[in-house]
Amino acid sequence: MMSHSEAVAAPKRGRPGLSRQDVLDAAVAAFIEHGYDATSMGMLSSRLGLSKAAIYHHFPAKVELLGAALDEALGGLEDVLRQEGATGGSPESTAEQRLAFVMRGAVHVLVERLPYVTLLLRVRGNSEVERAALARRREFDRAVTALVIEARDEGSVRSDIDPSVVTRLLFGMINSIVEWYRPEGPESADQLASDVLAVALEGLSAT
Amino acid sequence: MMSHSEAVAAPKRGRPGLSRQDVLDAAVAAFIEHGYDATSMGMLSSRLGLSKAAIYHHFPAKVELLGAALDEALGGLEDVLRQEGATGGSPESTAEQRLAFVMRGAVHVLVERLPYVTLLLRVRGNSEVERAALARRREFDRAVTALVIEARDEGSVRSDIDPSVVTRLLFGMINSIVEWYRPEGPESADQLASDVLAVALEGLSAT
DNA sequence: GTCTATAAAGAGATAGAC
DNA sequence: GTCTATCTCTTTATAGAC
Repeated sequence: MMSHSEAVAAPKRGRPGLSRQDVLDAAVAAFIEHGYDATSMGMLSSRLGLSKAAIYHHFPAKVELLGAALDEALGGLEDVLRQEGATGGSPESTAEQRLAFVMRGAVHVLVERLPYVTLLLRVRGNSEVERAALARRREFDRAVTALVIEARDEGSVRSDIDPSVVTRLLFGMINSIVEWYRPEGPESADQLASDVLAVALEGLSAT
Repeated sequence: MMSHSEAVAAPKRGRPGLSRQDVLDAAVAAFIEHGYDATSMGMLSSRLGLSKAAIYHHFPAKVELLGAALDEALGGLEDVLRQEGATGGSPESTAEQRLAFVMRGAVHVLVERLPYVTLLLRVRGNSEVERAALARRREFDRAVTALVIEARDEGSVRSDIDPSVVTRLLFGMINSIVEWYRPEGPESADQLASDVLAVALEGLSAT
């Protein structure tokens, strides 16, 4: 979980100093509220109770805050694809099972890293950092589409609709969770993941 | 469709002047690319080949450009709810039919007013104009949720998942279309609407 | 690790000529 | 209907003291 080898981690004792993580979390919250570009270093410094200059001690530039946040989100999603349930570790697994595993995993990442993924989903490619993030996201989508094609060839996913349209609608539904899900609400991540899988696979018509 | 009573409409003949609509369309395209806040009047003037000052002849403030665009999107969606297919004009109609009508109508509005709706879906409430738009959007959502509840009570929509979660997932799927649909592509709006209805109602599992 | 002060550029908007 | 010029405020980032 620690992205640096050197110990920049905990707030030094006896000092009012904020940790790198404190700064990042406040920045991500502000980026979500106002958008990355519309968030000024001045707004961040007010929220943190620090001067603007102090923020530059933790991150060398505004864009590095965005980069760190996007990396958190993308790392989580890419990890899902690397897990056994997604790669077909047990040779008996069907593509449908692997697809369901990835969907469920994506919902969990989305909920557990909600602010980071929220930010990721708003990126439009207006800087190098954003374009790099979009490229990684496209790679994730490509892998899921491949899984949908496998499941269709296997006969478990409907074949009357283009697999990439299916993938996009599927993840459109999953990704939209960031717009309304709040962890403190009544629904757990597991319950939410089950609801999403049920609606996506069986539809919302009564059986 | 015309929001002013006086004729500010067509580009005056014999003048290089751009119409209000030309300016709005360029602005909306820029807002989508870079985000509203990150789009400067200078960027707009470059794209239009006009000076910054000239833009203020067409719109008195930057925020009015946003307001006009959001109104286009919201008006389209609200119109769907007012049509007979949505209100249950023929007394024989079921809630399921009315819900399907609204879904299909929403997809059409989304495709036909793609840039405006795209902008609407990115609004976060950071100004009075944005908060007013969000309020109208919430009212639309409320009406659809009511329709989902009716359909559930009627027995046509599954009752094991909370109606507002169903509505959110449903419109999460529909709204995500703005992220990838391009009118010049192979799929017509009608075909797209049918695909969305099929996936949403029947799910993506093979029957 | 945080501060004040400041530099240099760009923002939204207006005045007034043509 | 569009221009140039300008006002005032805010932006990201840096320098250097403590």
